[in-house]
Amino acid sequence: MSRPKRTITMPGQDMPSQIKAVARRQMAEHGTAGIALRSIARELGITAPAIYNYFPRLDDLITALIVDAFTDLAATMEAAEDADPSRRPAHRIVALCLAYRRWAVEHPVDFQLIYGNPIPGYVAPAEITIPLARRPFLRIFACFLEAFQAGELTIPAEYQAVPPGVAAHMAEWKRQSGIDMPDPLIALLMSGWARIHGMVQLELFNHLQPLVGDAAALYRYEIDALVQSLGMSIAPGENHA
Amino acid sequence: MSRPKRTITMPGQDMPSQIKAVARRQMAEHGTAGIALRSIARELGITAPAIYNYFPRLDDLITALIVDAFTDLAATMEAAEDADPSRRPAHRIVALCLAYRRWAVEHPVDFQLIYGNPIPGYVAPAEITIPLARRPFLRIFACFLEAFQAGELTIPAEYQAVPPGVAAHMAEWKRQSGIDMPDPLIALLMSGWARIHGMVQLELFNHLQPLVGDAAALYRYEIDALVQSLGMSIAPGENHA
DNA sequence: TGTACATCAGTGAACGCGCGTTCACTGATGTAC
DNA sequence: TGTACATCAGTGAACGCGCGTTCACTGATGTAC
Repeated sequence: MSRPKRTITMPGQDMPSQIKAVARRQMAEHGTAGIALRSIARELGITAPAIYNYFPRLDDLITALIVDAFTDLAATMEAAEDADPSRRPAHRIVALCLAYRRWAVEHPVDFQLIYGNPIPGYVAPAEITIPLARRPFLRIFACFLEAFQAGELTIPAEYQAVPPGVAAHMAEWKRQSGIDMPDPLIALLMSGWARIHGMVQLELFNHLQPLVGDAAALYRYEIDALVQSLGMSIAPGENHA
Repeated sequence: MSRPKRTITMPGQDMPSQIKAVARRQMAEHGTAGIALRSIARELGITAPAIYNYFPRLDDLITALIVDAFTDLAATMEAAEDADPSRRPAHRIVALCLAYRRWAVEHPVDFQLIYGNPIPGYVAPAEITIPLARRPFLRIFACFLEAFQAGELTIPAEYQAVPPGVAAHMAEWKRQSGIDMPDPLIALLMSGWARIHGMVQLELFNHLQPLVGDAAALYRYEIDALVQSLGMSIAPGENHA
């Protein structure tokens, strides 16, 4: 008859984690723009003002969710690369790309949160967000560079001529980050990222399935083609464990 | 002192067009999920129930906006292809791809509406949406097929082996649509779409700019590389007007 | 062991707001005779 | 030319709802002496 007066919190988790967990669940239902403090509080069995003890503003909660998402994506990709026994750059690149898609498919709302439509009125704090957004790709950068230096990766002829404006900007970036690599290699990375990102994006919103059915298989085929187009073999390595 | 009692409609436009125009403007401000009948009515100087005379439900307004967006994208791409004087498939493909990005950059919210996060609670009527979504790509299909049949397009070796599951689905699609073309060519189209879509998506949400600066130049470079990787030349044609 | 105090997560009421949808209605316009 | 009627875009009130944020507060817990 009477509503429960005390919270129905889960014992094993601290409050901020519980709040974020419920927020993620509700985003899945109402979209990334549909996060609402009152609704989260209701589901947790507490009142809305209680949440202000942990997240001073709604925006802070969103930022925390974005931080978690980028971190989880990066950790998933890194773990996938580390789990590859061959240690060959081509295989590690494939592992990283496959992990990118798998994470997106398993966490579609987190993917929308970090790569999809912006949340109206929310402004991400750049000093937090930009380094975070970079982390998932540092390993792919490293693989490309390693493969290139080992002579395993050949830059296709059609990617040799990086536009001057783009090259100028890359020079600035190289100076600031301390990472030095040929311009076409950086451009190739951007192109590769766009390819896997586009595939994932189209799959998530069901644009591929009507025509190809098995989007996972098409993705794998695309990754293999990408690696092969760089002159790298994806055949099982001889130093396989 | 007193609020205007009569509508402040624009004489040159019919009501549904005005409602859609205001809805588009407000989506730019509040996101695709932020369309609100009351807010639209307020801006038009009418009351909310008046909108029901034109759009029986909010969902019908959203559907109308989606129809307009797909139609406009397709028309823009078709016009760009038609405007190419050389009539060579490679040039027409470049024109279509450039138009895809240009439209997205000029209509970012419409692009989000048709290719971005779904609007929570809204379900698009499939019988309207699916044929519409196909139209922008029929011309690219035709260019690819024409180039292939003329021997101008070479399918790269790494794209030859289409996965069996995907091929099976494509067979069904070919049967239904009456369009017949080699499986690798269809897969190549999907791959190409993913590439340009990924680039546009990343540019729209500012993921490329920190590193490359001029996203438009990078896009042009990517399109040129794509066409060249198919063995097609993008040099000016001899039959140029 | 007992008392006084500080801490602080959470409450409940309130503020002012916007939302989609329904309903009976008004009042201008056009049409039939 | 004049009257009766139908049409229909738009009104205004109402329904019941949810929202973020503020504020003074309560009441359990831990700590200092």
